[in-house]
Amino acid sequence: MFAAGTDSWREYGPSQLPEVLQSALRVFAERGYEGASIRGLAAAAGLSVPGMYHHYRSKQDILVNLMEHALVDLIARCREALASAGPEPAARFDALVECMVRFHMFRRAEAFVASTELRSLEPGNRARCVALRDELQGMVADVIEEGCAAGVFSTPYPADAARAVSTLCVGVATWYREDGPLSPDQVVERQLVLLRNLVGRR
Amino acid sequence: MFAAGTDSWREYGPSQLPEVLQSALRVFAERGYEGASIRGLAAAAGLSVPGMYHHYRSKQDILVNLMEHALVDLIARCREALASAGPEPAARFDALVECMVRFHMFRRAEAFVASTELRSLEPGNRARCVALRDELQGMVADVIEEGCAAGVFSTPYPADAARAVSTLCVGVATWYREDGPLSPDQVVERQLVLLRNLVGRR
Amino acid sequence: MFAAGTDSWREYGPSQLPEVLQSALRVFAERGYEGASIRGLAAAAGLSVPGMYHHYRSKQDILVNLMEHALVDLIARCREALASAGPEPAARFDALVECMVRFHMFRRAEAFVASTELRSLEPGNRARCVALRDELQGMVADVIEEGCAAGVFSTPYPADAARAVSTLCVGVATWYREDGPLSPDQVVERQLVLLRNLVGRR
Amino acid sequence: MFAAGTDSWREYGPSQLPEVLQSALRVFAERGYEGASIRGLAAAAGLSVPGMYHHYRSKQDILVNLMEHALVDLIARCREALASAGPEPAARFDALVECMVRFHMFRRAEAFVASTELRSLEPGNRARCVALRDELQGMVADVIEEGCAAGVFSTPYPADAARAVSTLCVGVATWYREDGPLSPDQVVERQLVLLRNLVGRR
DNA sequence: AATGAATGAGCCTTCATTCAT
DNA sequence: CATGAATGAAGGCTCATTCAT
Repeated sequence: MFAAGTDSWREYGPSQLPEVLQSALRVFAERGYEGASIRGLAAAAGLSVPGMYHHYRSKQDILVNLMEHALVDLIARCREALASAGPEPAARFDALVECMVRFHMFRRAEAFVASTELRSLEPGNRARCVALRDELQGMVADVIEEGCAAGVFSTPYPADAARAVSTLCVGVATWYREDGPLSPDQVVERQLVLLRNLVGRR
Repeated sequence: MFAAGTDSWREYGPSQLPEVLQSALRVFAERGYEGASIRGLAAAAGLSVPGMYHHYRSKQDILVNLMEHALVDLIARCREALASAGPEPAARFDALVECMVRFHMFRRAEAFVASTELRSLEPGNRARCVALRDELQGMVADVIEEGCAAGVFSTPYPADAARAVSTLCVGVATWYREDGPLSPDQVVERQLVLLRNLVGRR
Repeated sequence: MFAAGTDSWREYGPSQLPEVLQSALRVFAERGYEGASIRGLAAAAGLSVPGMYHHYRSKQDILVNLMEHALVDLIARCREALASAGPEPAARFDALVECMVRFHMFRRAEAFVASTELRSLEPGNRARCVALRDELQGMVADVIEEGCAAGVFSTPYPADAARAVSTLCVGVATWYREDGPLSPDQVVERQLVLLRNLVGRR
Repeated sequence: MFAAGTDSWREYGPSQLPEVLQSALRVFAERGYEGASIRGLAAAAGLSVPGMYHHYRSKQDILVNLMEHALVDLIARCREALASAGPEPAARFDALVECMVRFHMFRRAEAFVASTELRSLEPGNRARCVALRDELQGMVADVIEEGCAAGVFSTPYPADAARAVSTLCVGVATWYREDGPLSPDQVVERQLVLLRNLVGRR
């Protein structure tokens, strides 16, 4: 049912993020960037305020690090997922969806903040992160178009379908709870079923 | 193609919001609740700061008014849409989706703020708004379940499908632009196609 | 001995400065601009910190107001002094010196801060204040050149003499004390004697 | 025209200051003591922050070293200048003025900071530096009084003249530029002319 | 002497809010 | 409703300084 091949994109050990960023992530996820204060971030990190500035030049800098880390990690995993999926559009689609869904469950806070706080980035930083996000959306769009071209997907609106697929994968971060009723594998399965339908998989 | 019957739920004149709320809406949509200051809201409204407090007891109060107005309006429209759609689950689904999509295009800022700033509400206010939102999601879930029961929708995961439908309708507020390439009717049409597929409409 | 004519340039009632600026003046004179904190300025003014910001947009703004007030007042008095002195270069020189010396005694703190904190001004503000200062120096230079041209001053270096005259008048603010051994009139008299010599008055 | 005798007080090789103090000097001259940060001083010195504390116990310590070095050097030079000038008051005056003017040109930053930042010294340090400064002013005052006693200076206000002479010598540091229109010798010459006049040299 | 990590205190400024007029 | 004055609390950030390595 899942894509075959190398599986490192499916593995989620403990976060690689520096501890300061991990705690910042929790705070940003809970209160939003504007709602978080450096004092709060420092307290969450067990640091003093200047201690935070020793590690990061500004509050914005913390957010940027967080967001780029998340996006870069997700993109890398998606690439691996596609690579391991082989050439069949259906398998590629499944791998991509599975990869994104897993990421949005296992890196929930990263993913949530990355999708929520784009607006809080200063123009230059935003541009860089938007470019990364667009890269991701491009991967989804490409896979769907391949599928349509190959006749395995039948949706008449591949571009809109691609946006919907992205939206729903990202949305997982909004509602998924580790202690919820569904196992991660079940969530993946259900999203796959819904999204295959959405693109009109035959 | 669209649901028949009384059509007031399809009509969007200029916003009924008091002007103060309209300008507040713009500010909240642009900078977020935390990122907006009373001074900024007052300036946007062409009022003095105490003038704002003459109308609303607090910044929170402004947000609450905005959000309740949006949710109440949306719920009312959805009810009308369902009422005008008659008993057929397929027609009811289409009406509900169309109604939500239209709302998220024509009341974009309201809808965006309402979905974005739930977290900025104080507990009591949040509870009330969450209840309203749940009511909406309940309408979607009900319609989908009716459809499944009647055999017109085939998705094995009606609850997940309902969440997906909500998510995608809400998502329209994120990307729709008045001056974009698609007319509102086209957007409705496309969302309908995608979402009918998603629920496995036969 | 003193220049004749209208004498308003010689009169120094209590400072016309708003009280907030008066207290800021004391603090700046004592600790310098960088050494003064908004908290200190507010305390000296009997205000809260935001109270200061109600009156002035920034710490810099306070300094600018102070400096421009001082320079404008001094220039106006110097003009009056020259006007009341008539056409004789010697009388004009005496009037100008007397005026500047008096100002640097009776508006000691203003004058001191104005000459000391030019460097603390942001570029735009500095430019404006430097222009005012240059205007003053121009008046001194003009009077000395007139005197040289008329043969009443004999210094071979009128430009350097003008700078020296300015420097010494400004310097009065550095050492003069209200409770010192010399009366203001005595100070004026002595500076006149020294400076007439300096320019080689015949 | 210049005083005769041993000339080491006229010679200015590269500064003898330790490099750390030289760079600190530049920073203090540019931004003032309060406006300078240890980080800035360290950066200017090419040192790390703890590296600064290896050399000096505090920011204040740096300033004290700088100021004492400057004052001690200047006093020593003035003594030499007087010694080399012989017994004639006129020659002694000229030597002293020349010495001070040269110092304020060739050790511009030292002299500027020493005269500007007295106020930034803690009480004990200030007392020591003020004593040094007073020693200098005493030398000027003595020379002028000698001259008056000997009948070569005619000013009726020798004490005020002494202050003026000091002020104008110190002032040189304010306006002199290495790349200005006047050579150091020309500056000395002009100051001598002005100051001889000021004291009423016959 | 450098590097890296840390901090209490304090910086300038803005916040939401109030009240008298 | 506006204006003007005010404020406690908090905002992001930097300060001089220290210590372990």
